[in-house]
Amino acid sequence: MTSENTRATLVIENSFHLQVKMVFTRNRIESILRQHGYKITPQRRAVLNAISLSRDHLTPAAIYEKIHHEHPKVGLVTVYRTLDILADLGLICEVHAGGNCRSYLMRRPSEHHHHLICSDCGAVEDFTDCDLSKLEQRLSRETSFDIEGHLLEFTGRCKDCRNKDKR
Amino acid sequence: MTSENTRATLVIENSFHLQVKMVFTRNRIESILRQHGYKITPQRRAVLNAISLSRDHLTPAAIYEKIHHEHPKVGLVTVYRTLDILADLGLICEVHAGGNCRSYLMRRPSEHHHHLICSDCGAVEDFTDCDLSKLEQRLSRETSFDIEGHLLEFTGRCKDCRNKDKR
DNA sequence: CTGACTGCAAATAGTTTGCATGACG
DNA sequence: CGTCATGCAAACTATTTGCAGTCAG
Repeated sequence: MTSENTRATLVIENSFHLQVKMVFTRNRIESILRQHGYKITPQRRAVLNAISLSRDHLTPAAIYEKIHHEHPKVGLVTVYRTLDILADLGLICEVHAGGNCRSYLMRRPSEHHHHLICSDCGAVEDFTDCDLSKLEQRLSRETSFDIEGHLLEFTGRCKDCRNKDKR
Repeated sequence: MTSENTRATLVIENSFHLQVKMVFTRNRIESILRQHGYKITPQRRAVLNAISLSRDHLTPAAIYEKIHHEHPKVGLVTVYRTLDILADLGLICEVHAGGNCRSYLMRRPSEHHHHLICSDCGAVEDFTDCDLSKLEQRLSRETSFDIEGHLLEFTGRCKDCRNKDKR
């Protein structure tokens, strides 16, 4: 938790050109929170910690679970409230997993990015380069929409789950 | 309701190359339901009718509202159950509107398609040609994922809402 | 110190389920 | 006619809110 605290750069394994990096160190995040008038509490630290250490998307409930082992006093409500704040500040983002559409939450990569979601085990990988600019321009022209952003997700089955089947 | 019933092709206005068509006439849909052993009831007709006549995405509650005027006896539960069936058969699909991630439902266009969602008024336009095959191949290669499908949504502000601002 | 934060409990919203009645085919 | 569908009420799950006590700054 001490050396962890200085750097939160993660690189997803099993990917060659795909990397996820949290530009924000935890210190940076705390600084951003402070700048916006939010206080740094143990609870918020715990939530941040849980999210930044996980490479999977997490539901509020899952985050609560994780935290509860170490900090039994943190309530689910606080997790929700913290996630709200972090999302407002753009420090985390949501994953729209298919099907039941519950909103999952994930650590925030450095920049614009997308997800590859395993429909079987729910594993998530990220990628950043999507180059939709041409499509975006065309649609913008054709629909008179002022396009601000996009959501792109691929679904499929990850290596592990495919291997599982073969057995 | 009589002439309506034979053809349910809709073309979204204000779009040039973008068209949405329901290939399925209501009769066809009813036939598909029957084929799968489902019965055609007035309630299911009402739900289908509401969805096919609306060009917007609708929440289960919204559909219930619409129907309730004409058929006060249709319950919300039935709407949910009907939507489940229609989604299972692939006759309708979900829209993952940004933000609160409530699952909205929409009439099913003829084929694979995507959404352009106005972040202001919630208007939805569809488009079909996205050509992500190259990206998909690359990702597939790089991640060993067996990619099955994708979700692509653009968000922005529609013509009307942009004009609203100018005033 | 003091306003922001927290935990609890209760309220809300959205969706699902159990069951007796009703109606499609 | 038998089976599937419906409506109601109640159960559930996910999330939000009110409030009094607590704590970071």
